[in-house]
Amino acid sequence: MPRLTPADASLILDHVVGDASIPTAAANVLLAGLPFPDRPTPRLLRSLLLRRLATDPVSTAALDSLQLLASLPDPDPASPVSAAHLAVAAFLACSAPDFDAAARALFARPGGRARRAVDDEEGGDPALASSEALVVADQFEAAVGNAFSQEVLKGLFGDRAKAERRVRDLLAAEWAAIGPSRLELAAEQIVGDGAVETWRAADETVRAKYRILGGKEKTREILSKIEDRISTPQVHKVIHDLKLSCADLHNVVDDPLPAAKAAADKVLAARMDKAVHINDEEFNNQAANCSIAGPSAVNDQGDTLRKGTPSSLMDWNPTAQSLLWEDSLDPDGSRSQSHRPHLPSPRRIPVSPLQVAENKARRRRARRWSSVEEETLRKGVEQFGSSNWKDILIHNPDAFIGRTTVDLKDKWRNMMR
DNA sequence: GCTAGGGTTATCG
DNA sequence: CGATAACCCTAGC
Repeated sequence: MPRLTPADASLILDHVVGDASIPTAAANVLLAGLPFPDRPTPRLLRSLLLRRLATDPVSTAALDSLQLLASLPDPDPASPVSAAHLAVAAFLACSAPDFDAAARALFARPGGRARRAVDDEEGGDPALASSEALVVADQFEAAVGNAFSQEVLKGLFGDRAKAERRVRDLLAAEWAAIGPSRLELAAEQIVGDGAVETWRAADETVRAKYRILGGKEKTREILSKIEDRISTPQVHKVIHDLKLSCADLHNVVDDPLPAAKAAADKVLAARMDKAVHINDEEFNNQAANCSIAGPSAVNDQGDTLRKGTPSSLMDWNPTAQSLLWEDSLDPDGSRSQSHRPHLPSPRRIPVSPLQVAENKARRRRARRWSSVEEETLRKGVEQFGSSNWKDILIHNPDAFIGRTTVDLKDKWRNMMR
């Protein structure tokens, strides 16, 4: 099996990892097994960050995840990412052993980490910046060295459960807004509302692929919609005009078809009479010349030759002629116009050559057995024995396509020779 | 209905 | 043209 390309792996990861109902443990197995795409989709990155946040919601790493989340394209304006980011940063400052150091590192100007993210003047991220965030950053900056302010802030932001709740709210909102995967979008184009336009723009090769993806019912439904859309008033007018011009043509020209058909029937009837007559003659000649009928007819001919009778079959019966009703070709590939001699055969005696051609099924074209078929047959015989061709066949429907139990038996016989 | 075995036909060297 | 493989026919269970 060919190895999965990074592009295909990207589609799978985008679809599966971005599905909130897939447990993170399962998503991690996929991530470990598939090549990670060079350019992951925003949906994949978003879902990875959300999964990381779910396992570790209020830490420095969570702050990283939130900042990355805010930097992804197409942010949800209603997303609580800003509030969550602030809640985590504030909790980290409040829970640190050294409030002053932590508050400075996070909120002091210039360069405090959370300050840089929420303050426009520090080049803040629009998705994280807000007037509320700026007020809180200022409060933390002012609280450095101020025990009273620190106690107030700890009361407001020092609760881990509260900070985690903020992050969880964010997770729920982001998962809800994560949108369809690339595969879902593609499926929507092929079998969803946009299907008619997609199918109409596709050539037959591409449509063949769509048929497999969409299934029989859906394909029929879409194609019928395409037909409907083609039936515009202009199309109806063209059809109407064509019918009118046909009627005009019939008025001035006699339709030659009925006369041609009658002539053909007449010729056919005459040929049938002649063929039956010839068969009767053949039968009578045989009855007179051959004492034995059956598969030994060829040998009978040999006997007649030895007895000094005419050396050619046409000599043997100078009045005999054969008609070729089947699509037989001469060895040089051209359709024979001559009357070919043929041996008297008991099968031909009582019936019309036409009936023979119609009733006898055409022999199947010989198809070589593949090594896979041979191997499957070997294993089948090993498993079921060499008298259970039906079992071997029905247990290997994929290997023995177009083979019958008799074919299996014959092939085994050949293999054992 | 299934299998075994003989017969027929096509293909290949 | 003979050998062989693939396929066909049919008796017997």
